[in-house]
Amino acid sequence: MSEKTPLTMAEVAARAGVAESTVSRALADNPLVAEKTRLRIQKLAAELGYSINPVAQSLRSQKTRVVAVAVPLVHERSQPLSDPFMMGMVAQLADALAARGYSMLLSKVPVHEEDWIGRLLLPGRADGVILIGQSFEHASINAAARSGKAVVAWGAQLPAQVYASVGTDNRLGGELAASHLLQRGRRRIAFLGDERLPEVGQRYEGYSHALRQQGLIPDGGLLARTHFRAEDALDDIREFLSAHADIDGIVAASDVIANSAIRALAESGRGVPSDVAIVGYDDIELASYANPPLTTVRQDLAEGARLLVERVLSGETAVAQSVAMTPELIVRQSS
Amino acid sequence: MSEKTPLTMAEVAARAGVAESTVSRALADNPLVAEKTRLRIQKLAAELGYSINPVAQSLRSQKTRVVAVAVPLVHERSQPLSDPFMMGMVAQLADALAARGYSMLLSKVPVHEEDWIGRLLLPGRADGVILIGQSFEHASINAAARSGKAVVAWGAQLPAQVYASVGTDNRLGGELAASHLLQRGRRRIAFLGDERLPEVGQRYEGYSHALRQQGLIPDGGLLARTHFRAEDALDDIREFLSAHADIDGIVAASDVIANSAIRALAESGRGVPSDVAIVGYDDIELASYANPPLTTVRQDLAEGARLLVERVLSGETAVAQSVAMTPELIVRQSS
DNA sequence: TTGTATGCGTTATCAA
DNA sequence: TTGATAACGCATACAA
Repeated sequence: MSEKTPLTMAEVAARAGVAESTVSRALADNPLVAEKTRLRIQKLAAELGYSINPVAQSLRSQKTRVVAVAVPLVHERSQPLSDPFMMGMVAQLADALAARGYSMLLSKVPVHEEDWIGRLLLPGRADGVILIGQSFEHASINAAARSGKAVVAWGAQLPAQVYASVGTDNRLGGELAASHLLQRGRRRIAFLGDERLPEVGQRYEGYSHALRQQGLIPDGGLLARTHFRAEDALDDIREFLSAHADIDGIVAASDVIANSAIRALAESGRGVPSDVAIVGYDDIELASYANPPLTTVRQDLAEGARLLVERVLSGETAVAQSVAMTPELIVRQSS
Repeated sequence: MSEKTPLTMAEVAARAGVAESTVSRALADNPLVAEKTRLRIQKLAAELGYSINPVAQSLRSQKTRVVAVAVPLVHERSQPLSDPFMMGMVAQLADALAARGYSMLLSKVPVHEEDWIGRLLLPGRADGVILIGQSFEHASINAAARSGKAVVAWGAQLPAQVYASVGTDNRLGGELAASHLLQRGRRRIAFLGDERLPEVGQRYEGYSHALRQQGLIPDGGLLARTHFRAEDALDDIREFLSAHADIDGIVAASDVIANSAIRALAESGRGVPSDVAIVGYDDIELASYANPPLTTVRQDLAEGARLLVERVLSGETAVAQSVAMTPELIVRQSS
């Protein structure tokens, strides 16, 4: 209850009757210090409720034990931090970092600012950076990686990539989604998403590939560049649907987009999956409790977060460490 | 592209031909330093791409410019960090803190650990703590506040409270929800949520009050203690519905719960709102794109985040600074 | 108005 | 095996 002035290592040393350096070594489990002394000091520190001041430790060791998690924001209408997928990823990263004794510095970075990655890695800010998504910033991430920064990204592996990326095989994911709809007998299948984004582009490729496998020719007119935010996507989809009343299937670049599609279809009196079958992407929580529950392509975010953290902390951030996990089709009632 | 050794203030001082202290003052806009000198140094620092090492600054000033945002976790099945409401709040807090030049240290805290609040405020960790929700920890938050910690919480104002809380008027919110359903002619209205949690308890009071105003007697049997997680809630609600087939309205303690209710009702062949009208709580993004879109009680999280940050940074964290914002009923198609 | 000197709490180097 | 000391990069009291 009372305001106690914070303990310093010096005070612990005084109480223990040893030098400060001995306390430092004892608490770091340094084998130089005698087992007996070490245990005695650790016990005392615990009793006193002492713990090392992280700021002083960081200044001295030049390590922060902090990892910056950054969500690149291209502009107002891009996928915001509050996007369910982003948030799911943030939560998983928070867990994975905590498991290794690291803290998470969460920032939205306006990528139009110069050297936005470097700023996150200022000495004393963070030991590494995890980017959620490459957005349109492949070049600047590469530049940061070349200058020796510990940067990894969730996303696609791209041509001429220098940094490590962790993600799922988006091409396969797109193919799984489209093949599933084809098997369900759908033939006029639209793709909803901005294919200029690396991951979405690869999903679109997979989608196109699946169509061609069936002897169908992908129709560019069935590609709708929707925004990522639910409301914006809804507007985009309404417009698209009014111009393409004949579609019977949808591959969406995210579950959020898929859900907006369900809603737009409902507004226009079309049933899901009776009139139009839909496959989403991500398998966020929303997917399972959408109405109808969404068939979707699952990405294992917990594993992805673990791999990202492992790489950024070990410094193994070269492109060779990239991973493309295998996505999984989860069939529910929307198809 | 090349690995440049990080600049220090000493090097900037050398290049500027002044003492380190002058650089320090210039960058801090300290009026002691001549306008001309100040501008010259600031310009030089910008050109060199220098910025202050936060760790050293923190050690020296004993301020971290970090605020810990903590999500109390009671047990496995309590509202997790990935909960949409939690994440929405986290996103708003990230913005509000960034606007004041602060970073956010995000942690899930297992509240069964002793002195969990104190640990977050260790010297060098954070200058203050914002708790998202009081959970069942009212007493320990009070204890921390009494010992002079800068602690504020999102949530309800409770009896014998010492710390400042910011939230909405939950009693009014519950009343708005129930009154709305009553106006729609519903009479058998269930309440879904764990009323032992402070905020939910107050919403339940408001709900009960509204029923009594209409001459109805709140039926304890219509209170279902559901979990917060969508899947768990779904199980709870299925069970509840099978025992209470006659309800015609639902007030849910969160939009997530409301959405699970929509799903459970759909499974049992009941329509929303035709058979059962539903009102959610929070107005998370999910609410607007649920099927049908949810009528709900909106809490202004952006404003709430701003108020929380303002209080924790100014140190005005006494209970007198508590705020209960006015919630707003958003009518959509679920009622 | 600017410069000098000291210390924030820790860890690493060196000496004992 | 332990202790004394210097340094990490910055901000401030004090001197000039």
